[in-house]
Amino acid sequence: MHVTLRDVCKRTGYSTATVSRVLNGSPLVTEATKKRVLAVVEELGYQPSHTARMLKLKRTDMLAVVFPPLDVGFFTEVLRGIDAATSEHNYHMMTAFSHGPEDERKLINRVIRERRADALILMNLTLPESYLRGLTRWGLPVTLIDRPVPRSKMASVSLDNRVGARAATQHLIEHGHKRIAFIRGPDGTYDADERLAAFRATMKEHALPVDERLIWSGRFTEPSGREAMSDWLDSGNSLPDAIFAGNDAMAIGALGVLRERGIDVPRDVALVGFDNVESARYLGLTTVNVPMRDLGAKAAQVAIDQVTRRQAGVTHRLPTELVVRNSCGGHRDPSLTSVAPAEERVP
Amino acid sequence: MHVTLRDVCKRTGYSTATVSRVLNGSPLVTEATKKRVLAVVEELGYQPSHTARMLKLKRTDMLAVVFPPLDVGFFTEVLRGIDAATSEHNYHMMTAFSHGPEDERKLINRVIRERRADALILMNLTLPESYLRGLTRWGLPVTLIDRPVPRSKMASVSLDNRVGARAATQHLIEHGHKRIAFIRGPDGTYDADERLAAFRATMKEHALPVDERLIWSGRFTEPSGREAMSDWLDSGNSLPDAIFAGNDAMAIGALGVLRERGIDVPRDVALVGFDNVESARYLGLTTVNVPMRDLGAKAAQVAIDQVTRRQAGVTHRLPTELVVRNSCGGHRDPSLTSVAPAEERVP
DNA sequence: GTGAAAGCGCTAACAA
DNA sequence: TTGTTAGCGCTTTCAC
Repeated sequence: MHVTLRDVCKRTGYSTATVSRVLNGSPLVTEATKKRVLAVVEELGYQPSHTARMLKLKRTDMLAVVFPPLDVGFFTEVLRGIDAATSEHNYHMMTAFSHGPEDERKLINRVIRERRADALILMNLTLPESYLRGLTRWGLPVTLIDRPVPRSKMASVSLDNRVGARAATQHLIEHGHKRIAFIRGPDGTYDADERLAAFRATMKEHALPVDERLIWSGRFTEPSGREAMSDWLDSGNSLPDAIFAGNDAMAIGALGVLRERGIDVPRDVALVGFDNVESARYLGLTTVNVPMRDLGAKAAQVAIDQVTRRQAGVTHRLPTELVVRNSCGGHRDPSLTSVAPAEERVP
Repeated sequence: MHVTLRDVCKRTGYSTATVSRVLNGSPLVTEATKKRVLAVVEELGYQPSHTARMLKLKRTDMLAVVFPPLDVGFFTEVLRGIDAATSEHNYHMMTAFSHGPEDERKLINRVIRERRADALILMNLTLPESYLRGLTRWGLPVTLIDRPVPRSKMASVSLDNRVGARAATQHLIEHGHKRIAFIRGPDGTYDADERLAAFRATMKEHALPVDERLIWSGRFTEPSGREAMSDWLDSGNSLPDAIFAGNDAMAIGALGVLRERGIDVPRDVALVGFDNVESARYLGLTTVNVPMRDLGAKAAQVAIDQVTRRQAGVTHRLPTELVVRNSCGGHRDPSLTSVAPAEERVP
């Protein structure tokens, strides 16, 4: 079971009042008692129950935010997916954006220790697998979006990166490209690794060599795509036949550099991305579609199942598929050059 | 004060157990008692406290979602802003997307009646002002994003639409455009009304007539922008000198139609939007910047102030400003035609 | 300075 | 079928 105020009392010999005072920084306690209590709190790993405080204090320390159904974007899509599934089951979602890895752990810890939620959904984090594995021991069901953790209680909803990356690579090869560069995502990221691995495998299948100098590193961000591209060009290297960017953001970054230097896509070099973000459509970027909303919906579904049906460790893998536009040459469908219509998203 | 289970007991004469049973749909109660209890529940407007149930049931019915700092999009930006402010004050946010107006009320009601949050932030809703005014009587502080409600306790963080729309119109006029079309947002929407009003005013200032047939209606969505544009062209009307779309989504919709028909922007017609969404950058769309993240941060700040400092009805108006790209002709800065770099967003 | 005890609003085991 | 009662884990008077 988990540690309560009473446990701290028993261990210290103090009353709930005193312990509570220490915890709330009341000036009415001796420095000595304070020390003693805090030590035990630390020792026991005690964390006040947010729920109980809420009941007592008649506060929630929570803001509810209601949004209308409009707009897009990767996270918005995932959020919508989660939202759809949660509301269907009368659950609610509490959202937090981490501002970096340190922050990430702090956020997760708070949710877990204060028992603010029944389950935790984590997305595309930079946290090491060892840390993630440690999370399960708190008894809070964890669902990972974008990364399965083998042989653990954690559920996951990830992508079939291999199929998509394979299709993209093959597409490039079929268009006659042989010398293909790959902009990879951050080291150790599941998606980044998978995509690169599939790229290598597919090249091999077609008996094409992979020039290691053509494996450029990036961070899944647009600027990192720019950097990779301009670094290559600045070093006086010759353009490859094609570039496969690990995600659309980096593809867009590279595209920016190419355009600035008067290099035409797809005439001078072919380009494919991954994700199928909204802007990819406007830019006519051939890419691999990622079912963002489904990713969210499935994750929520799985998370709720973990809570209500106590089923753990379910692993889902969602399909990805190539979306051919016109950044790889070949059939230049004129309707693709223009801004294609989007589906309506309003009630 | 607010109604509790005990109040229902007193009024009906039943015990807490019985009332609780009725509320939880237990089969162990007579149809008659059930009727009686439910009637009083209705009469008193009783709603169980989510917090109390949480404490008792050791559940929260809530999912926490942690996101890494990546990606953009209007809502994501606003969310990030809210998130930044909430986490700074040790608050948390619970997010919900409404799936239309009916849903909107249901969501809001739940948050209020179940006291799941200390404050409510509402964004750009389609709800009538009368309903919004009614919300304040529950005692839950409400902060509106995008629409001030005069003479009410509601706080608001909205945009200076007038300044932005004025600048955009002026920009168009300065480029020699006289016959300017305006694609308006949904009827009765604050932003839509303000932008149109400023457009009219600015035209008047410059002694330019506004052709009412050139005020096209839209719904702030891309497809509605497409419709407006193609309806006009299909009717055999001549192209105006310029088009001012009430937001970027509609501008992008219109742009799609124009491109498909071989009409060049800005050569054949100028175009400006409003919002400065990400894709506007890629498309070289001149638009009006909206400080999305600030909108969220300010709203959260205000909401928290309402809770902690009990200050009500604060009204903030955030500035908007013209972002000149190349969809209006004039100085065609080559760096604008290409994909401009974005700021890095990763830790 | 510290403790005993009374709740916050609800659910559920146990009695009646 | 309904009522009594004991908590859930915490904060906070009010005594000592």
